[in-house]
Amino acid sequence: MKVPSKNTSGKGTKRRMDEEGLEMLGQRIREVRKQKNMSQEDLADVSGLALSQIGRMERGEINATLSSVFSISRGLEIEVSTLFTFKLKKIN
Amino acid sequence: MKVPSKNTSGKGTKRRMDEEGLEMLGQRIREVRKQKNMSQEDLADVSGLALSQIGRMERGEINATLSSVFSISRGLEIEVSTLFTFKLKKIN
DNA sequence: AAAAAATAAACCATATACGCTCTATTTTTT
DNA sequence: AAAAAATAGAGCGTATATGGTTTATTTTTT
Repeated sequence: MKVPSKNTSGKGTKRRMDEEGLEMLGQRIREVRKQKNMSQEDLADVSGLALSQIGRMERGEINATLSSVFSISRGLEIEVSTLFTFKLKKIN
Repeated sequence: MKVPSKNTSGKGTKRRMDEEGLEMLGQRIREVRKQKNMSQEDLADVSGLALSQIGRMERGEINATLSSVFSISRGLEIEVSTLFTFKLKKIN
């Protein structure tokens, strides 16, 4: 088991973003979307997500939730794993 | 393009959780973790996530962010796609 | 069966995801 | 080169993810 060790600097802090992964996923989404000749708006429609959200995800600027990824997977009619066909480096 | 069509019922509403996907991912994480003979606390340590978070994810009760998944992937030393080796049904 | 370890269950506070809307840029089509 | 379509960018409000902590319950070990 573990020794808790108190946390001085406030509660519920620190939430890091995995920039590498977010960026790679964004590229991957864009890639598949274009292969299917869809616009961001098309993807927004079929996935049920907001257009703004699609853009932010493709640009890798937000730490999206799993449900958003599942929605895109369903919208693009591909398996989820297909969106994660990239390797994360050791960094982080 | 699209015709906007106003939104009466307040702003920034509706955020659906994909229970099916979240649950399957949770099972998958638990499965791999056990294969490696790790406790939730071990995983929390190597991934840098809070123990409470590991539990919530395995139980599929929260809509976690991508970064959390990447952290787990790194912690378990497996590729991200390995965590998504399941198929989503048509529902949703 | 007792003790120890692991997992679950509640909280709270803070940061941020997401939907919406409008405007600016960039890219594509005619 | 205009016009049209697509993408980017910014801002706001509400919902919720996450870390931290404490307590309860379940599972495993001795």
